[in-house]
Amino acid sequence: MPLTEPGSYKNSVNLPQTKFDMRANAVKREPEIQAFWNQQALYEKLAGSNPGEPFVIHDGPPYANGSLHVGHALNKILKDIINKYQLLRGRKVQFVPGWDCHGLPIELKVLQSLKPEEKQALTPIGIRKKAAVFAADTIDAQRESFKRYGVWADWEHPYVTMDPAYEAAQIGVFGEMFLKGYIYRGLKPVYWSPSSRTALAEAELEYPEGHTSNSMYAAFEVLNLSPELVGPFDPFSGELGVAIWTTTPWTIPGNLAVAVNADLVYSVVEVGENNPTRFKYLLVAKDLIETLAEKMGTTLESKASTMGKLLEHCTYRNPLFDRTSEIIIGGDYITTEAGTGLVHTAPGHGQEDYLVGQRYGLPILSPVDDGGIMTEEAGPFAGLNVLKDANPAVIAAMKEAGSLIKEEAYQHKYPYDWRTKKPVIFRATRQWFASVAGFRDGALKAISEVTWIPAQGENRITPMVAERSDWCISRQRSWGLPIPVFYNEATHEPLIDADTINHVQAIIAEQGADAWWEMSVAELLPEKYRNDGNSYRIGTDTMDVWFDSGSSWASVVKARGLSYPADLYLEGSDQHRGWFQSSLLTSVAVTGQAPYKAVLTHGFTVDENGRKMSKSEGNVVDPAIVINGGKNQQQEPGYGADVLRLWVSSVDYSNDVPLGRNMLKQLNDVRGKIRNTARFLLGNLHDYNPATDAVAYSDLPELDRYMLHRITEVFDEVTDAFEKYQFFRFFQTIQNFCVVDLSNFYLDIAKDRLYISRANATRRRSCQTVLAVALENLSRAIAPVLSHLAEDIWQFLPYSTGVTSVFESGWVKLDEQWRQPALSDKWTKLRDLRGNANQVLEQARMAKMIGSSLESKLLLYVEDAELRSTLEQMNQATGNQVDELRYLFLTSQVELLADAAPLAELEHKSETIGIAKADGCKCDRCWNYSTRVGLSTEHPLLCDRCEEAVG
RNA sequence: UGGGGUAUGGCUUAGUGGUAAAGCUCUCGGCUGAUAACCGAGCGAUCGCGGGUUCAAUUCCCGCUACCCCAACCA
Repeated sequence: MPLTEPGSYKNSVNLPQTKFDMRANAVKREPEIQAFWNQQALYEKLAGSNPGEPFVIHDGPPYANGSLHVGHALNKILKDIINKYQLLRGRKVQFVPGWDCHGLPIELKVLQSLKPEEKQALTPIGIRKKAAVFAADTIDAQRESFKRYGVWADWEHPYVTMDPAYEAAQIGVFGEMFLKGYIYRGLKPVYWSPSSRTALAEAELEYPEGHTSNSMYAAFEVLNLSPELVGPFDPFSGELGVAIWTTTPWTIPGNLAVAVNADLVYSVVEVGENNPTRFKYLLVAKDLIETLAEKMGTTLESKASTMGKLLEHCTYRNPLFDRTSEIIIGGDYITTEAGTGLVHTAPGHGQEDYLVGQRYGLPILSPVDDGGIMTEEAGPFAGLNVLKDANPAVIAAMKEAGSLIKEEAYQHKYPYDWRTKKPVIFRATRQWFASVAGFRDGALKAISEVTWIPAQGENRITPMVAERSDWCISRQRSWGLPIPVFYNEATHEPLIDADTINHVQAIIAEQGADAWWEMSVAELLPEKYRNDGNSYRIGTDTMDVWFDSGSSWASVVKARGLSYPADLYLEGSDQHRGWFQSSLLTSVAVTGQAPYKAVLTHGFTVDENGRKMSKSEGNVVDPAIVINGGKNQQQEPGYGADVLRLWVSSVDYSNDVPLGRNMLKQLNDVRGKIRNTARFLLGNLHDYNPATDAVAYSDLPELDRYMLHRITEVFDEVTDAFEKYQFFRFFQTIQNFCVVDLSNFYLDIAKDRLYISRANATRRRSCQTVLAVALENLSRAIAPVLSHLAEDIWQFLPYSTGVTSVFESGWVKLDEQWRQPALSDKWTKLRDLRGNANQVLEQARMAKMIGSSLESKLLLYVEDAELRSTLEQMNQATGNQVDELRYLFLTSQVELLADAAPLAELEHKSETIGIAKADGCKCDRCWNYSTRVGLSTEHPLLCDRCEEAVG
């Protein structure tokens, strides 16, 4: 019974079969895949049993405060991509995630949550208990977020800086530094935050726009001139004042000198009308006379001049305190860019002032208390707040003394406490310091031995370390690791040595740092000091949190037996001044080497317009919403972690990394394209078993061998991209491979082979052989980035691979014999020709002459003899049913022309290609046109090819 | 204020001293045996702005602008 009903042969075609879903359905599917990984304990298994060397990225600890933002996601996903790549390459990856727990922000949050009366009753230990709970809760929440990103790590055993073992190791780092003489106690001006009542590190400051200071020009009466100037300046005696300028009038009580630049020229000027001061003459830098006259609204007539160095040892009187001080020589920091060229110097309130004061043996006067209130030493100003009423009071007093020249609002950058957002002051207090000077050379040498990626990182951190001053490591807060020091009650001398440190370290190792506040002094002291006739109290300072995280190379990398130095530190570029530096300094101080072999940095996330993300701009992207979707699922669909991860791979993170809705949508499309390509491959392998059906390389058609060559090119490129941490190259290459090489070219051609041939035909099996290679390697290659998709694909492979997870399958597998550059040359030409043919086919299609390209016959004239010969070989009646022009062009017939003349008669054509209607009728099964359709009595609707395949 | 970095079509990335490349997006068309998929074609960039060097500059030099990061003792 002949089949004459069109469509009857649909069931005889080998269509793709797979249960692998076209849609990612990531919100639901990803957690299932993660559960599978957990259940298989894959990370633990591979980290333990992989054959290669250990590989350690040492995690920079995020602060256990608040929820994760997209910057956290960028950082941790980058680490995970590298770790997974190394796992696939067979390395024993050991990734211990960390959290930074101590510090003011958490302490403030705890305090803010309390009622006033509760605050009153709170002891240090009370704050600590609450802060620890807060940090632990935050860690739990952040850990769940990181896990949802698909990040692999030893999540059950993270490092947390409040862990007793961590704290004890940190005490060990401190102790070794102390015993090497790198830790000292000093009275120095430090950044002091009255609002937090603590000293701050440079890394804890910010310089917001728009700070306005109440600046003041003032004059101090000159008393005695230096010997060199007695003669020349005598005429001005008794009527001369030195003009100074300050943006912080409240520091006048601390004034102990006026500094000049030895190499500048200074002039005595006579003040004209409207003189606001009681001085007829003022001393000012020559270059600033005009500026000052303008500000004063008067004339200043130069009467005499001198070099700055001759001014040294002139004396003047502080008008507010009746104190006599000297003019001294400062340094190059004194310029004529602003002010008067004579610098008010208060060694207790400024870094330069302190240094120059040391040279002249000046005392350190800092009549300000912890809260920023003037002390008794400030005489009439006692009780005033330096950031509020002290400035106007000083200015008023100066005015009354006839010393005020001018008061002026001055806008400049001024340091603020980055947590309380309040201004800080410079104030001398007793603090503990790490002497960077003691190991600076070693640090610089260590820096030069580290691999910095990108290389500019070295240029960045080198001057920071070369120029930084000693590191103030003490803080006057409760939530931190104590500085393990005792003070003699009678003499106030500190007590600290190897014995006290070891004793305290042992206690903390067992009971945690709370013991410092909970145990008696006697218990905390080692035996030999308990009854030595003195009585001691504990120090209440805690350590700078940068010392906490900076010690992690010891408390984590070394303590857990990971490879030290670590293979890689990977953080945002801001950490050049933060963690990279604090880790380096402590490590060099103790061990003499850097804690890392390489440092990789990434930029900051910005929005799609390149602007910084900020809540007030409303351009913040929340990673949780990217994954699970927002309230409005239309506008903010849940893309899953893979799209977030794909984003990380797609951008050049050495720069700013943009992210926004539009990008996410496009990235989702890319993920979809990769997924669907994989789905097609899976579907067409449903009846394929590589063990029995694979075709030997030597038996493969040339097209397939070309494709295998192309696969070596693609995956070489991808491998190189991972090796060089240039993941955007992976992204571009994989996308291009899926779209251009597979979908548009090889797979489009493959359909005829896969669907139409007999199931076991060589032209079908050879194609499947290539598909399986492509699919398995695609899964491996995307696994570090699109981890969930890769695993999803692997689980749907229709044949046994011998491993349960893609992550156990190793990195991409390429056979050396596949590399055939000559094939690439030839097939690149053929693909170009195919592109030309498509353009002409499109002409015919637009004109409605054809719909499907199979409705046409392609006429082709090629001038190039070599190529023409190639094409002739590919257009024989006895071809291998693969390397044939009709299949390359997806037309039913191809006719090679001896010359271009016949093309002239055709309606749709180019110089060398023309389109005609295909000969014969459409075969109901393969949809190709053929003159053989209708010749079979049994299958009148089929062409000869299909008749054979069906029969 | 100083230092560093970046600036190529709507998006992400290539690239070169000689009239700019890929993928995605978008538009139009086809297919209906990858179908909320697939195929084809097309639109689309004065390579941030202004100078200079050169026969020729997106690519080299200078200046400017914008954005990002860092630094800073402006007493």
